[in-house]
Amino acid sequence: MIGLSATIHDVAQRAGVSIATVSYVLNGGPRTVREETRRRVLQAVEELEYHPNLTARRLAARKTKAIAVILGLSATYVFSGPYFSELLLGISETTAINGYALTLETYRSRPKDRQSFEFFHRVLTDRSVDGAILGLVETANLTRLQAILEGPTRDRLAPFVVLEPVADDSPFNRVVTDLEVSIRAATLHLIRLGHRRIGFIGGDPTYLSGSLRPAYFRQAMTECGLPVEDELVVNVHGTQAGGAEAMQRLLIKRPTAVFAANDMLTLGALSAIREAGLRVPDDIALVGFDGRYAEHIQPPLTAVHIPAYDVGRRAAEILIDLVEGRITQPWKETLRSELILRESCGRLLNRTFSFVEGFTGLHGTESSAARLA
Amino acid sequence: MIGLSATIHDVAQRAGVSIATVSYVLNGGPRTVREETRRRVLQAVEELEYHPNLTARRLAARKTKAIAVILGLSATYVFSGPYFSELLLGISETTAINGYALTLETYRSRPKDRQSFEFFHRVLTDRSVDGAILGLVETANLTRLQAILEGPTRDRLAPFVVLEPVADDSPFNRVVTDLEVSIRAATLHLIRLGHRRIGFIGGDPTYLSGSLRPAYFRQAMTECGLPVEDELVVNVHGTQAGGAEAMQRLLIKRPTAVFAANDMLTLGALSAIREAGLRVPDDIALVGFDGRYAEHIQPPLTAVHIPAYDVGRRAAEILIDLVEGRITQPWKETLRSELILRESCGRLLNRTFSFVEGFTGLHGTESSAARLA
DNA sequence: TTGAAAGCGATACCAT
DNA sequence: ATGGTATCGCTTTCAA
Repeated sequence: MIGLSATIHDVAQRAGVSIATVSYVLNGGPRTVREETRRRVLQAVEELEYHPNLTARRLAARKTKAIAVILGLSATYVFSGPYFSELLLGISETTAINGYALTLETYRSRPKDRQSFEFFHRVLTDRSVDGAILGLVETANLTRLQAILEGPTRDRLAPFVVLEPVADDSPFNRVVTDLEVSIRAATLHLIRLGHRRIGFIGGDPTYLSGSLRPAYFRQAMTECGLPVEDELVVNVHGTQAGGAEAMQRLLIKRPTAVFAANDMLTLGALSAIREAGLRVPDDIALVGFDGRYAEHIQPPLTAVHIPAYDVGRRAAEILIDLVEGRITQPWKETLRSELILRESCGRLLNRTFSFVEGFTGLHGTESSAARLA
Repeated sequence: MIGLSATIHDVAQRAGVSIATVSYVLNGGPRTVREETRRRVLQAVEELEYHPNLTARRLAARKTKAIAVILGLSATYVFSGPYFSELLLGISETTAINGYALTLETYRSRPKDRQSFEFFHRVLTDRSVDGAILGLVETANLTRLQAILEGPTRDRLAPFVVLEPVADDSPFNRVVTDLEVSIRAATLHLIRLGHRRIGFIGGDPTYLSGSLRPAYFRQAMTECGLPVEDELVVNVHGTQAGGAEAMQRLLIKRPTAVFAANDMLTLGALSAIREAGLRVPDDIALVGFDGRYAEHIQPPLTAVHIPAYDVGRRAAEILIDLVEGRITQPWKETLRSELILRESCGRLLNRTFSFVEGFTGLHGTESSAARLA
């Protein structure tokens, strides 16, 4: 229980002014206050150890100066890898710089819980924040959100930025990375090293990224005139356990290389390979997604690096710009990812391979790879 | 900008009742409402797509159903390791289960920012949350907080739980782990393996844990009758960079083993050893603190494991109990840590070594170690 | 069983 | 330059 503390009335009384004056002094405007009065008010504030009630302030001001991060998967999943920590870091530094509070809403998909759509929807409508960043939104929920955005009650929803790879012509504000490019590059890298039977471990396809990443992979293979064996493309729960399970299945078919579509899947795949008594890259090549550990594990992993910090930072910046009316919806942004070559594909390279303009396919890869060799 | 949405008045009008009735229906009490009336209200809610304004509700109810996590070091540091992700996971699942919102406050120590004490103090006084969990509090700030807790304005501060190893007779609510025990065990483990010149890398001594961990180490050495060379005990910024720097310094003195006092320090120490062209454990033994990666890196690390998830969970549970008046301050809790034996000390063990009652020092270690061999 | 109205603690408009 | 007061959207007491 919090005890009684001074209110704006107490301060006003002690300083012998009205509460309006106190408010103006404390907010530095919009009205200007005589210096002498100002000092009396500030002294009263000091003596009473007055701290404005943020809730009252939010109600009166009709804005909260807070944003929410809403993650649609259970927190257990969300925090299991370094990706979301970095994302959160980018978001939290940005909100701090701009004077916004940050609330964290994670959805637990236990039986007794609300439907996940209600979960998103509540945060977007209860006015506890000025806007939100939505991550890990199932495609079905994106569809429902889109329907609202295209309907008449659109602006009863707080503005929000999604971190899912929604279409360019959708009504969402969006921040993503160019995984189409880097997944293609990684695939071409494997092909160039001589691999033809390549396995792909994708995440949960109820999410857009779960369905798009394998598609990007297939596309790259097809582009090079290589067939894709359906049994070599698997989708599992995007966790370490999922990655291990998927790899066990793949090992039966014995591809010469495997590509895992996120950081935790990669770790899981690696441990399954080890448990099967195989070695990377001698027995099987592995390309993954990169967490901060990629260079510490054995062997150092060739992996796609997602600039999670920047994704978070930009999402927050865009959201705040939206909230404060500096930009208008829908706003789309795509950041660059990169493939970092280490040792898990049988090469001893450790260089960064950036996707600059002009890199468009096998041809580009060949020259880049040549440059690295 | 959020558009106009229905308020409780709109609902009341449409249902032909007073706002009080609407409120009681929505909150399921404390007053009971006739079933027929209830249904009319719920229908109006449905038709108007009414969502209560959380800010107004908080102001009127004089409680926010929200708690804050306040971390006293810059977010960059905080999220650089897996420790705080897990901590946050434990906290967020607990708040979700109990219907509390979670806000995340991270202090950025840039020149223009508030003093860090003001930062803590503001959150504890602005009534935006019902309580807070404080981590990474500098000892100087703990002292100032303690002064308030022991003074007359104590209950103008929201209740809070600290994650620092404050004394048992201090007025704080506290959740920590028994690092005195596990640091001792790790030290004894090294001694038992024959090491005598052991280095210790501690973190920033402006934090209690930065000063206590080296002290626990020294104590364990002394207990075994071993001298501690002062140059072998160093304190650095508790990051990966700090760990590397410390290890470089230590390598000049060439201890046969090194103990690093947190997860990031451990990684940094490891990379410095590598860069010096040395190998673990052949050239130098390493004991560290354990992140989720400890088993994936090479060699798998013998390390102290802190149950970060449980620390977070218990801190949140205790805080909520405090807020809801089920327990009274000060409340202290100490969770168990454990030493996990892997390969970085020159053994091929990979067993868990729990600190159960009866384990009290070298004698216990000897029998346990014997059991493991 | 329900309504009217008094807060909650601020912001900001309308006066003077 | 300042005071008075309506208002924000709820919860809850007091009456009926």
